[in-house]
Amino acid sequence: MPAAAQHTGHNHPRPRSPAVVDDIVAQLAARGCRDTEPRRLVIGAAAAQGRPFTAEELCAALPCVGRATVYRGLRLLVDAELLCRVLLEDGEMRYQLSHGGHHHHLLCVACGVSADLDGCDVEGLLQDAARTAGFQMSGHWLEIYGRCGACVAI
Amino acid sequence: MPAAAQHTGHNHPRPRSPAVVDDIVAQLAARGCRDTEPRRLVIGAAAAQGRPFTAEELCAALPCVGRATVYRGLRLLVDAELLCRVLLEDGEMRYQLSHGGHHHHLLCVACGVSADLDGCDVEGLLQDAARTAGFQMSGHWLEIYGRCGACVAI
DNA sequence: CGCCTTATTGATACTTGGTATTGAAATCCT
DNA sequence: AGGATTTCAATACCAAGTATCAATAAGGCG
Repeated sequence: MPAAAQHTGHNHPRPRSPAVVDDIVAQLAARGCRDTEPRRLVIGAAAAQGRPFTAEELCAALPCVGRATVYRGLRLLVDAELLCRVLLEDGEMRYQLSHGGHHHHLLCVACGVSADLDGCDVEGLLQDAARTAGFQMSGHWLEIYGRCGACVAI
Repeated sequence: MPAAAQHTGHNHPRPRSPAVVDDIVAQLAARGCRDTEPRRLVIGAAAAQGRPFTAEELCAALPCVGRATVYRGLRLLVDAELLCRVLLEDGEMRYQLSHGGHHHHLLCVACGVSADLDGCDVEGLLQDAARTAGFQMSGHWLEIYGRCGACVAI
């Protein structure tokens, strides 16, 4: 069986990739983007990453897809807010599939995994602090670094 | 009067650049770094920027200093924690001279100026939110975007 | 004060990450 | 099925940053 056997039919065997890919392809279609094989491969590979990844990593994981196609696919996903950028502590920028909506990342410095943090009202606090400084806040960027539960246990 | 008249004597005329440069050079000297003319030029140019800048902008502002020297100088300052990285909303990374110590930036999306925000206890809030998610926080990165007082007034 | 060790410089070549171009192929609509 | 249009892939290209290395300059020490 070839490595990239992405059967599009039933969704029994693997609840992961295929369903997610179909979903994202559908959302892109709603934006007028076509459903193509290379694009599905890019999305599938992005979904298969267990942690934030770089564009080059995806290129390496998809030797059968052109570099430019990978980059275009990622940009498309970022524009559609289905892929979010993740800033590592050393300034490196990576990507991570997202369910959309504003949220922050809990980035494990040990294993590299990213978890989403929602239900945190930093907004309000920052809003107040900024206003006190005579600043009208319109947005922010926040990443949190540390050790995830699994890595703390070790 | 030539543009780069950096008299090192009295500190009456311009309280800005020269004193700052001397101070930084002294701090670098404490780390075993030599006091050289190109390095002073890099520091002076960095201090003269009114807003976060890129390495290339400094290179352009210092045609008499080699590219590599500018990059080396910036890295030195970052290592000494005298220069901090500033992340713009679109993901671009810039630099900004810093007084050291942990702080966050209020970045004006209109004029590009950066102000420091201190006296804000996001730390505690984030610490709690992270702990609730079973995460042991060790650090964070936060940038705040909006309009500075001057730009709001306009 | 001048020599000697060593850090530093700058020109250039190189690496890396990402974008523009362009002919060819695939997709969707009817 | 036909045909306009998107999308693809290969390549060339560009920008940002780093490595190399001979020449130079700082600063310590006799």
